[in-house]
Amino acid sequence: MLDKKYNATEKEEKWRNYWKENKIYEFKQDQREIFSIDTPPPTVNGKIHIGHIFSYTQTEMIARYKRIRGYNVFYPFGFDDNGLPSERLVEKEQGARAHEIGREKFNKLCYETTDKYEAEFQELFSRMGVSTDWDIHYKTVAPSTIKISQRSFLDLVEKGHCYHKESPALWCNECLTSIAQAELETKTIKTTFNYIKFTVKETNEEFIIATTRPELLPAIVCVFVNPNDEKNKHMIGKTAHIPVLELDVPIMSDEKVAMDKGTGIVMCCTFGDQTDIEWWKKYNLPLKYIFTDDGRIKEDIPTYGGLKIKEARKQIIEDLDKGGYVDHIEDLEHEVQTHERCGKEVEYAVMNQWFIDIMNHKDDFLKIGEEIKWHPAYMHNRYKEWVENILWDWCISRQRYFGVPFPVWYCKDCGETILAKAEDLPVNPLTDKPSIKECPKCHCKEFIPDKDIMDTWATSSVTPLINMRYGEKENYEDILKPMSLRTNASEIIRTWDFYTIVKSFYHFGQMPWKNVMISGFVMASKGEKISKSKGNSKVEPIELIDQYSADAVRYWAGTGRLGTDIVYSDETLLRGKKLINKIWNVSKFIEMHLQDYKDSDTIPTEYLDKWIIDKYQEMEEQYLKYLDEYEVGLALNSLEKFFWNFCDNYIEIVKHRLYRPEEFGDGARYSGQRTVYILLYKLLQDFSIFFPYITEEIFQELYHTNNSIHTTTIIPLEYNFKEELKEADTIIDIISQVRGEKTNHNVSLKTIVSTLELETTNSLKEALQLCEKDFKATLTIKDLILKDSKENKIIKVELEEEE
RNA sequence: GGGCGAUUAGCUCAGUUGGUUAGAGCACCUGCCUUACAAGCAGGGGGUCACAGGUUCGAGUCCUAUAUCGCCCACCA
Repeated sequence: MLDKKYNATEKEEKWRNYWKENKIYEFKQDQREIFSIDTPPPTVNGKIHIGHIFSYTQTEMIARYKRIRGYNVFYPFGFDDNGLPSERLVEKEQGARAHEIGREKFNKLCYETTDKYEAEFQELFSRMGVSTDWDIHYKTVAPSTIKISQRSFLDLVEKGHCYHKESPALWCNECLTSIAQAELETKTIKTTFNYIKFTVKETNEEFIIATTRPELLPAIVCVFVNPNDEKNKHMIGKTAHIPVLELDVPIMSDEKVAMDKGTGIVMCCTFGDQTDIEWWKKYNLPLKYIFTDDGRIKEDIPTYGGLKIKEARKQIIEDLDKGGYVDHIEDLEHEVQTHERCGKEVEYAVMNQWFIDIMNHKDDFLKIGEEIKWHPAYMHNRYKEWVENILWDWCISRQRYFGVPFPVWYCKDCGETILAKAEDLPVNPLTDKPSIKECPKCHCKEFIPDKDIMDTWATSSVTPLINMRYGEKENYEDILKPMSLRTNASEIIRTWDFYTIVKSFYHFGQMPWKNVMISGFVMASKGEKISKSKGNSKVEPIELIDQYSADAVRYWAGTGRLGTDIVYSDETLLRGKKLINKIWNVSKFIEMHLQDYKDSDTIPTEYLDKWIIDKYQEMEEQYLKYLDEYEVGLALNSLEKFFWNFCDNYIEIVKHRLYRPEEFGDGARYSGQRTVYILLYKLLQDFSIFFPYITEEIFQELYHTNNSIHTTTIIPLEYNFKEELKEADTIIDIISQVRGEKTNHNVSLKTIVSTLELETTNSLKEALQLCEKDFKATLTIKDLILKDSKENKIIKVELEEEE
């Protein structure tokens, strides 16, 4: 028998262990069709917050849904412990920078720290009831993963989609690494717009250039004006003289110069921004690179060498001002590109790096974007817009320590690139040697290892390859090309989704997955996103589970529409808790009345039994439709609505029959038993994707089975009662109105109705005769008088006086 | 500045091809200890559907403009 009260903490632990011991979620290949899910490996950088719980749980519900619809679900979990986030975590915990700790010791600390957090993550996700097969989980820095990342890299190099080149790259002088366009974050800062006086050397004419970055004056390589600029075009072809630094540079023209910005005259430096790089390439301008890697002016620059960038800015302004070269200074608020990991403004550096070709295949990436089904559909626009506007190839070199190394050496003499052999992977060029003894070009016997590691996304973008064990002897390549579903939030469409598509296209010429499901964000309150920097995530997932139960937290995570932000709310959790409690109580009630129930395939005979079954079938159709569209929240909404109707209306009706067979007859009672037996079974299955714990407890107890509910399959009901039920809703409405009458008279609902007089149509009269006993018992009616009419109407409700 | 989305009751949210009187939970008010459940049951009050126009017999729903919020991008002259 079910306990009087449901103890969530105890039962959830019990079933978690049961699922684990009985390998309920184990992936084994069999006859069933496979549904595979590529779920985001969470970044191991400290804490799982409520936002993770929200999106992972929604994905998890889809896994459960597909499983209970009869699919063989392939749902592995991963941890992204690779790269900068892990390094930052270790640096924070150690209170020291990576280079101070030393490469070897630092890497060891990274492994230890990420292991520690991953164990915590796994515990938390397990408690949430995540039905992944933990035996196939992966880490992005495990040797097996490194092997696959390196194999992917070598394949791309071989196919000519990945190249090594000296090129300007975005550089973070805080993290001391190059970064990708996708890692940028814009920030609004206050700065000054400095109007500086230059002169035309040939004519001594004065002109003004406005700049926010005067420290770049030593890096100036030319000055541009628009060829259509009537005011300034006479200067084209002459020479500009830069004050204080006493440099001369040519004045050139380019259409891209905006005549209405600043003074319409632009200085081109190597490099201040992207346009500088474009012009540098387009006009073959000289390179004057003036910054050091750690954000200072190079020593060989006179006067300003050694200063930090911002110090130099101040100093140059002072010096210009002294010479009378500053026309005026305006305050300005503008947006700058910063590195999303540390928030510092980025610079450009010129160095040898590995790039993956993006620009030559944009059309292919767009085409794949069209082929994939996005849920919700409008999320496709995000992808499309990003791909259309991307300007650079993808730089995957990072000058960091913890991550996937490039399986590459360079010949010491001629610089020839030596790639590792596929069979030698995984390779660490710092400790391993190339398989060849000498350079095939110059016969030099010394090699320099590539010290860089790969961009985090270079590794994350191979999650489908990790899942299919790409290139391994035993693999799932045939069943996971493509995978069924990728899930993530909208902010990483441009990184994770895009780069995964890039890789899949280059390796296999096809989409990595058929569907993408995009979840919304969790807001702290309306219009305020939860973010680590704000520290406004008021609630800890583990505390919520303790307080409300995992099933209730899942209820919260399962509400709302796909792709739509939701606000964290205690009320929603409480609502979930009440719903769960109601499921428990009604199950207890049903259990009580099924003690003597013998199963059969009889069709329920009673009118109102047919009514509730029909209502269920209507709901089930919706429920399945929503879940087929990945709309978890809408499915839950329909289910919940039906369930309360089932409890508050149907159970109130059927209870009399169940309690008093002597009055209603065994046949009528059996029809009721059969109805609740069928519907509770169905409801438990439907609820099981949201509430895996309590449904398991009730299912195994009530249906006397040792099988998990999570291994059953939903088979839609195929009764067809609709034609018989035309007046059923009217009857339920009358019941509701008569109850209302009782309440309005401030009496208990069990108060006897001495007379109920109704005007009825023939059709309602017939229907009422079919369920007369139920109807009278539900409302405790002594005398029911029906009068023929063309309309249905309540004429009189007479209540018996209470003692 | 551009793209996408949101704006519905005091709060959190539904409202899927335009169609009676706009729904739910929480909160509030009134009853009811009813042989599953008081964490419940039956009722009630509360909404110019952000704002302004338009299309239509009919608009929360479609179109245009505005405002606010969120995500993404552009903007260092």
